[in-house]
Amino acid sequence: MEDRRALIMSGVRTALGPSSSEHDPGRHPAVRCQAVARNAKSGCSITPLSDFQACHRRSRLIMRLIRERETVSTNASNKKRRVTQADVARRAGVSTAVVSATLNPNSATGVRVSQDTAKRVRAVMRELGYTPNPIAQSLARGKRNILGVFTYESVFPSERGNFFYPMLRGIEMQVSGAGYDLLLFTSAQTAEAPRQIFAGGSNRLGVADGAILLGQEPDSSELERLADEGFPFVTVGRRHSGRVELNWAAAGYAEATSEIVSHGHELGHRRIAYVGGATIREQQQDREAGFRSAMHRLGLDQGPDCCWHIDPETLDAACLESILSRRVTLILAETLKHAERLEDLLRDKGMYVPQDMSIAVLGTPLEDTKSILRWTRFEAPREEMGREAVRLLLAQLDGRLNGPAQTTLPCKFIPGDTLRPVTDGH
Amino acid sequence: MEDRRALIMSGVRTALGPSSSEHDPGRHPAVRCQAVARNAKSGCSITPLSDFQACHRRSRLIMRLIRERETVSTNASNKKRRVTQADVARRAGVSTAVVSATLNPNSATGVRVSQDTAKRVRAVMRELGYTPNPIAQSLARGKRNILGVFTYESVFPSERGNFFYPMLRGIEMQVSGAGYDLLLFTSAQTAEAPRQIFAGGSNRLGVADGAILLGQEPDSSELERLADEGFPFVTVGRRHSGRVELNWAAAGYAEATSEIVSHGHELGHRRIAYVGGATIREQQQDREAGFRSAMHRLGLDQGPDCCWHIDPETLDAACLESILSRRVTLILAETLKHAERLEDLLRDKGMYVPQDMSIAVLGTPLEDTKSILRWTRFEAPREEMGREAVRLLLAQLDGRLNGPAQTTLPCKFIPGDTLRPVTDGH
DNA sequence: CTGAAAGCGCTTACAG
DNA sequence: CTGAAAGCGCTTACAG
Repeated sequence: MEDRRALIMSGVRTALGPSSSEHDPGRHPAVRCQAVARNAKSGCSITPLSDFQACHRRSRLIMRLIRERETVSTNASNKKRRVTQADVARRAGVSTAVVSATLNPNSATGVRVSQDTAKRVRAVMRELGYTPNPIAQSLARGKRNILGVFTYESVFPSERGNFFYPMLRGIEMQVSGAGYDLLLFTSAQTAEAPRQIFAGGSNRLGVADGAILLGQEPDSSELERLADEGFPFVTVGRRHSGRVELNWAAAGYAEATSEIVSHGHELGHRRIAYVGGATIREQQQDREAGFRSAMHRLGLDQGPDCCWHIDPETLDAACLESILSRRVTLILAETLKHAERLEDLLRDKGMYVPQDMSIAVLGTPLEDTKSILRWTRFEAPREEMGREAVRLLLAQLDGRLNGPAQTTLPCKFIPGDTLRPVTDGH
Repeated sequence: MEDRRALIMSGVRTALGPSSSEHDPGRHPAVRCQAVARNAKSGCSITPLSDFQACHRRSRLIMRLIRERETVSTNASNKKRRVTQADVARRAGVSTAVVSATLNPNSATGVRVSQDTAKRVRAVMRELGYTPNPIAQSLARGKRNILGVFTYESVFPSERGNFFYPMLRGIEMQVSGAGYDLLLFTSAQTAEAPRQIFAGGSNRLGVADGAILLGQEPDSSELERLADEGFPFVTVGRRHSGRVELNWAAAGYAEATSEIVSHGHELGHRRIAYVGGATIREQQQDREAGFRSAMHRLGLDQGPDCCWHIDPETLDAACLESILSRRVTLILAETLKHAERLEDLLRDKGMYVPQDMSIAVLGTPLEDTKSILRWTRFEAPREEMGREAVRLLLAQLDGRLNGPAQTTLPCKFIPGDTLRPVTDGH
């Protein structure tokens, strides 16, 4: 015992012992034919095989005969060939239809199997170690019971903290029990480049009944092509295409931003600025639209140039000056990075958050769990978005849904400490 | 624009617009037959169809004829039926073999397709929107290009901090580029009970070419049954079966524990205790074996009862007394919880870590990232274990590996602050 | 209740 | 270089 352990301990890489398992990679007729030929030569010929290599026509019959012999004579010692339904049927003295019906008693087929027969069939299945081939089932049924999850970036990107994690968790929660497995398309990876759905012409997504797409696509035309194919899919996050209607489960960034503006208004803020990144996708559009519509509703319109589009790294003192020159008292920062950058710049001028300036963040990062805590902000319902995406996809697959399905889920407001009331005049 | 946005904002659940996509769930002959019948009645009959419903024999031929008509006449307007290789072949005026060869130019088949033909075929594929059915490819090839990932618990368990995350990350890293997708078996979930591989007789793992198993199985007989079937799989973490040889990529808990004992010895510790949980699996066995073998090697043997097996919740003052009565100066705690519990009990006696007692933890939890920092400990190479498991599995699938493959990977020692030198006599 | 057979949509030797 | 056909391992109407 001690020795055995020591052996395992010492070797960093050990491959020991004789082969005990053998995988059957599904050989093809000709391959099998050769195996049979060898077999036949080694003594168990059941028909003249002198010119076996040439008798292409006859080989199939011979194969069948030999296969039947094999099934009877060598029980489980010859593990080369996969045990099929036909083997079970033969041995149980029934047709494959009965075996299939035993396996799927609830199927709508007319076949009813008697208790006794079913028992016998099940016994043979155990005896032969039969397991149905799910791939063949999928092909025959036209249904795979697989839901795809596609991400353009890595599914498990960083060391800790994964943007997709909450969504994946929601997806798993909702899909679990619905009888679907989850396929992550890792094969679509092309070296360093972002993944593509239609890499090399063939769409791997097709292994799944439908798919959920996470993360931002570099090229929105892929979504349109996917929709054109009639492949059912749902994106997590709103996506827009001028050409096709897309399905999504999104966060209500517009409403949430609107709400923060209202909140600021109640606290006395009248001059409010929006500072977002240079990249503008659906998400950013929604935030800004929510901002503008709330400003309009509250009669706080300040013309078109109350919104700044600039990445945090580029945000400089000049930029801050232009904001301050408008006598702004509340800044809505798209990201924590924007907020922190603004705070740094303000500090350089001797101004502090929230005493001299209120700032709210329009989201909650997943990575920086500590720094975000003090900020007034909202949080997207990431887990619920994953769940809802699954719901929409399953509804589509069930035929419960005809048109495009688009769900907007409310974000959660988190008061934080960086949005303070202002007295008139400030 | 503003209005449109407002519409999206207001509705929490909106399903709008007409149906634009249609999924073909692979209908069966009879179903299709009915659709065809309807079609035929609506004007495009090409053969007397008065008693169509009854002509079971004839229907198949008719179907074929109508189908061919469809393919020619209605281009893409009738999206009901999936575009197949046969459709492409027909329209391009070639055989399906040529289409297949165009798709797989590198296959070892004798078929060579001329440049021109290939071009024409590809054009037709685009025109018809053809995408190969990966399920059918899998069945025909006998290879799925899917690696399964099975966990007995949820793959994405807790809100934040996921025990499996680093392993999944390693798995994705290694599998990416190898041309495999990753299938998470979420369907195996049975309500609240732990998942089972052989739930309901059929083994869903079979959709994959092979699988990686994560987490502790409640029932080790499932592993043996899986091995009996000849299904290729690798566990992350050492697993032992008396009956079959298993494949695993494990952490070197024995070596790491051994190393900590040696380290303690160098710092002057002579009386060392091991405190582990009541549950003893391979992991715990390895730690304890490493402890015992190091103690033996260093001539520190203290008889059989220098190891305590007790869960942290049950660990009480009496237990601590029995440890202290042996004049122990260093305790190896299996988990952080053990260590913290011991520290609490020591504090009750006015003793402090590490001044009055050194403690090392035999692992690093993933959840409690802050509290663990000060402890002397080691860390399992979780990510590398995932990668190695994939390597072993792929090697098996390639046939590069015959026997069972067992890899032990070294843990990383982290000095921390809770293991201090002792002067003689202490 | 059961058998024979077609079909799911591909791939692949084999014969031209 | 290409076509006709078998096979992968199932499911499912249909005829007994």
